Amino acid sequence: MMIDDIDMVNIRNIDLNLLTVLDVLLAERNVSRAAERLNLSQPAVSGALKRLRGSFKDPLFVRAQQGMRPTPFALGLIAPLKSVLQDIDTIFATTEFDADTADITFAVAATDYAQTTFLAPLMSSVNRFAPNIRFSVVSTDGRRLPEQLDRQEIDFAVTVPEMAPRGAPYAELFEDRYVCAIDANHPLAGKRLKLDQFCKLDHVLVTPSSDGFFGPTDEALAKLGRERRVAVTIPNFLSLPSILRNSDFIAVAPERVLLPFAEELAIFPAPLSLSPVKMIGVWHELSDRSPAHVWLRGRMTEVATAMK
DNA sequence: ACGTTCCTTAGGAAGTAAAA
DNA sequence: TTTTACTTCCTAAGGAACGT
Repeated sequence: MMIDDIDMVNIRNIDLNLLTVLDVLLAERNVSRAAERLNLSQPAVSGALKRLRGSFKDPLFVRAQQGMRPTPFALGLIAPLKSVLQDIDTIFATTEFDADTADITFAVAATDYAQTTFLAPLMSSVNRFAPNIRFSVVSTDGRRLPEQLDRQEIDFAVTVPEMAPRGAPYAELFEDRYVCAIDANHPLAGKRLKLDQFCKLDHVLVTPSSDGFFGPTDEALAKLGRERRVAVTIPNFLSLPSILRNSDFIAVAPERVLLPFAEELAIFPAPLSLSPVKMIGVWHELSDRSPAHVWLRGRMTEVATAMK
């Protein structure tokens, strides 16, 4: 066996394809059949075997009556070879994303507003493409958000730009405008509400953080030198329709969260100009290139586009 | 003796990496 | 950027082992 005329190959430069060839050769014990399985010509596999012989400094196979007989050294390589090829498969499996089989959980921080308006259609879309993906949704606290992202406790958050940690990658998702809602049977329902009347009513304010009775509406009013009385603050939108129903309360809230209740509530524009709510998706820089995240962000963009 | 099977070698094409 | 060297593939042909 001519193995001494082959340049010694630096083991670090070994072509990993050679290991695949060796693996198939050990299984087939026949160069022609191995070539067929590898989609190579028979001489190509013969050449690969020659290079393997040079790398291992062992004949690896000797010709036998039927095909090739592995040397004891080659037989000893079977187990470690299987193991290392398995590891290589794993490495590549985790760097690719296959929606059909992906079995992962995304942890998402979102307010109930973001949950009903955006996460609901997103989950339905994701579930169609990737039935094994799960979502773990947690409520957001703006103050904890940077820390949660940093510790990878959450994969992304759906929130307003003000809450996003500085420098974190994000994508604009959708906008919503503020409208007023009042009980459909209220005397002022359906009327064009004047600012004076608006300020005299008792207001319900939805604010995730219990930091007082001051929200964006109060800010806008203050700029006009006006103010209103916030009678109730609640931490989420779930109970808002119930509170407004059969009461004299009024609320200013994003339109998308109110529209499902258009029968019981009168929904109309606010008598003052309010900047719209901008919702964004935020994630950590470390996740930026993760194939699963990239895939999910693709679905997020689709859902957001459909909402426009 | 001859055909079949199957591995090796020879020589050229194509692609890539290093050197000029 | 061009030239050179190297690698690995291919097809074609050679050769050993074996059965008829």
